[in-house]
Amino acid sequence: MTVSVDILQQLPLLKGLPKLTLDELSRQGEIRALNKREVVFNKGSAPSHLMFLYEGRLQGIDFTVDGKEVGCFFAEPGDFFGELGVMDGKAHPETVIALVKSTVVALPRSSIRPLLTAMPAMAESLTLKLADKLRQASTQRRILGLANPLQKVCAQLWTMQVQIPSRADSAIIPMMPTHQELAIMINASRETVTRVFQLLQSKAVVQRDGNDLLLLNLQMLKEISEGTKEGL
Amino acid sequence: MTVSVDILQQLPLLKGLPKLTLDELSRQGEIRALNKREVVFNKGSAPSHLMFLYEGRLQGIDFTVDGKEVGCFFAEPGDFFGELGVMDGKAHPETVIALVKSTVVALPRSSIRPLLTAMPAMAESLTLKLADKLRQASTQRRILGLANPLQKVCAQLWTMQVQIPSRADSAIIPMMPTHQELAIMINASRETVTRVFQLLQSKAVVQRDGNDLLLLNLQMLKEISEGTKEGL
DNA sequence: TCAAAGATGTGTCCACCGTCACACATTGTT
DNA sequence: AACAATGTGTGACGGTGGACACATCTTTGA
Repeated sequence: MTVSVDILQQLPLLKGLPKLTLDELSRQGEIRALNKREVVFNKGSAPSHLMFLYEGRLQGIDFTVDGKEVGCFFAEPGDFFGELGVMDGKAHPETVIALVKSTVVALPRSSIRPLLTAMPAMAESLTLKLADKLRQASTQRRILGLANPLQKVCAQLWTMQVQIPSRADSAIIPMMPTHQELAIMINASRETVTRVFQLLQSKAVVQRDGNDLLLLNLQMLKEISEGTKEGL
Repeated sequence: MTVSVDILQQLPLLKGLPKLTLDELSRQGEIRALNKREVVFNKGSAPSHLMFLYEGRLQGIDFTVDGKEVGCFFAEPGDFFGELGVMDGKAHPETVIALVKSTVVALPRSSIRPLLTAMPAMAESLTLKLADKLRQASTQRRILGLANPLQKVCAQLWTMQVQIPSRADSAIIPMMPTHQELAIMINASRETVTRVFQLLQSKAVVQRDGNDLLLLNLQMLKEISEGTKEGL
């Protein structure tokens, strides 16, 4: 029922808070260990805490009324989440689960909520985070509007790439999601994604490497996602 | 090159600002009249001002790389927009155009940006607005994941309904968008939307009324959007 | 070490929706 | 009133991706 101040200080959002406030939060905070696949909170539940991922990896999932999964985002260590509910007091819009064994820190809404707008530094972090999420949503919406799955997959991979210093024309996607997960993100079927991957691999555009995916030909990836590169 | 303090005070976001600050903003602000279909700012342009809609109606539009329109939101008088770019300094993610003759107020980013996080009341409004936009994006994403266009249209109409006091089982959608616009929102073709409307009208679920759309049977609308109500 | 669970690969089938084409209706402009 | 511009209605057609079924391949956990 307590989180060490030391841990709180490692969370970017809380950087620069006065010692006294940290002490207070430390007393009210909780730390929670999660096994793989365990649910952090469910869609529709009341937002009682602002959560921080301390270690591990989380995934947010949304569902349509008839139970189909749609969309999802990932959280990395240091990220906070569940902030939507904390801000507006409405139910969480998505379910969050642990992809691997993880540790999260939870601060009660009643304690943290007033600080979020009262402390300019926190307001700054928070709005930038929300702005970033909105831009991601916009990008995702654009991908969903693409005509064929080949384009969608390439556009999605493009957004997930991480630059690699050594070579300019290649990149990497660490912790590559499964075909099924990718399919959910771009609103396609698992089989279709698999087929697209077969094609991309045969053209040496991408290549699996354990948990990662190597993007061997960024140029072509971009061209395909933009609908240039005909006849494939 | 000046906006009256009187007008600024009518904008919800600026409520409660000190007289001195309002005077300052008043001097630096600009007011701009727009004709129907005129562009307020283009996607990709640098965010120089935070904008407020004073009167009229605006629409935000996004495009895929190959020029297809996707997604769009509407702004009503009193709303501010262009806040994403103002916050993170990156280019505007979408184009905003006037649907009808409109008037907007523009405050330079350099003046308003510091206030947005420094003044708790403004930070509050801003984050709530961003949170609301994120929830809308989430809802929209869910709609896009639905199986068939009939469901999509009904779900979309459901989100646009405005309660009407008189009758409980009906509602209204004022300023109903065209089939084409609706089609863009739900990622379908114009013809498909037209056909769905024919069906809904024949079943007396909806009914046109000039610029508005009457939702005669909310119950059924909901059932269809949820995939219940088979055999249609 | 070996099963069980999970992820990926591939073929077949066909409903469905996008596209095209054009008629008709409505609105706004001179 | 005449016309253009915009929005809506409808048929025909063909490609495409989703659904299903099953065969590997890989990872996980006891």
